[in-house]
Amino acid sequence: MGKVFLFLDTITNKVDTKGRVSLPADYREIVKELSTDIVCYRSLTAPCIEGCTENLLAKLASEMENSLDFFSQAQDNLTNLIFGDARKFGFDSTGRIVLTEKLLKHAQITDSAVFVGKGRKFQIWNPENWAKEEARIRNDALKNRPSLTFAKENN
Amino acid sequence: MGKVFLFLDTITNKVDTKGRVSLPADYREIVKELSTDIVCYRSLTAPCIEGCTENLLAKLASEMENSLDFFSQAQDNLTNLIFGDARKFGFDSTGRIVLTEKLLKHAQITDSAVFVGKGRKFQIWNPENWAKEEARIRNDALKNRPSLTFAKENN
DNA sequence: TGGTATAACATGGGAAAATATGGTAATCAA
DNA sequence: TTGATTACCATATTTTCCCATGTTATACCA
Repeated sequence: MGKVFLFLDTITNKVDTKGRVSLPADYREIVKELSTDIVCYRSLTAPCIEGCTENLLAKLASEMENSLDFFSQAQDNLTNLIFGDARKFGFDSTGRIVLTEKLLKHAQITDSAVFVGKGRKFQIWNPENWAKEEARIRNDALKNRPSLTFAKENN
Repeated sequence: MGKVFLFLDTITNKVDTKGRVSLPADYREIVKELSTDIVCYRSLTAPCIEGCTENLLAKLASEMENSLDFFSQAQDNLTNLIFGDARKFGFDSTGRIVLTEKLLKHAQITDSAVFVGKGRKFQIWNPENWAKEEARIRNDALKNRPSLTFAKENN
């Protein structure tokens, strides 16, 4: 198997008045190795920002082209939702990206942001919101261990 | 994987009295990198302008040649409509295209236009119309999360 | 093991470049 | 010539880039 790239760990960084925040060094390493870019968009299901590589999004675009026809309504809605919200975020020589007002507002982020690894994707949270979310997830996991295990191995 | 080209994000630009509007810089970058042109036509299904690269239309034309039975007669008619309606739009040194009266009228655009990325394609909307459309799509997505989730995780 | 040197990283601020947009001049067709 | 279209210039704003500094993590040596 080739080299493995996963967004891991949970890292808190400061957000300055320009919306700038350091992308964790490990994440930058993935971007460089894969010669891709980071893409971020508003999570559909949670008050957080979601990110992945542009490669992953391109893969999604290709699959949608192959599985749905050129004029389908379903494809129309999906592409608007996903690609219309997503945006590339290149980082400068010091490793920072500039988050947009739209994203910051959706995640209720002001002066501090938490990066949470999710494997192929990652999320960016307001610290307080993440603390609550993590507690909730851990609690659920204890109650539903079988289904959680199944879901985690299934990819 | 080679370099990736996707129309992303949602960007609002002004339209002046001549119909001039700046093509978002990221979109121009795609055109330059692929040495192609932007093609626009009236959307068949929504009150908006639809755009893509000339390359993509060429691909569509090729697919029709190579797999005649792949496309139904109905879709064949639709592609005729698109090719008949589509026109190339080159941008000037400052990055602006000039939208035609026909397109502007179809999309009810007057002094402001919203570019919405759709991956291989993009759309141009009247701002108010787009706000409504986006709300509708997001609402639908939340109701139909299973199919959306499947598409997003399926790679 | 403890301490120090070194490197990597995060962060604040300002300079430089890119972008959007209004206006004017040149070009072309009728 | 006249109206329309296209190309070009000017400027304000936004975004990006780069330098400087403080902080944290890592490596090295006594």
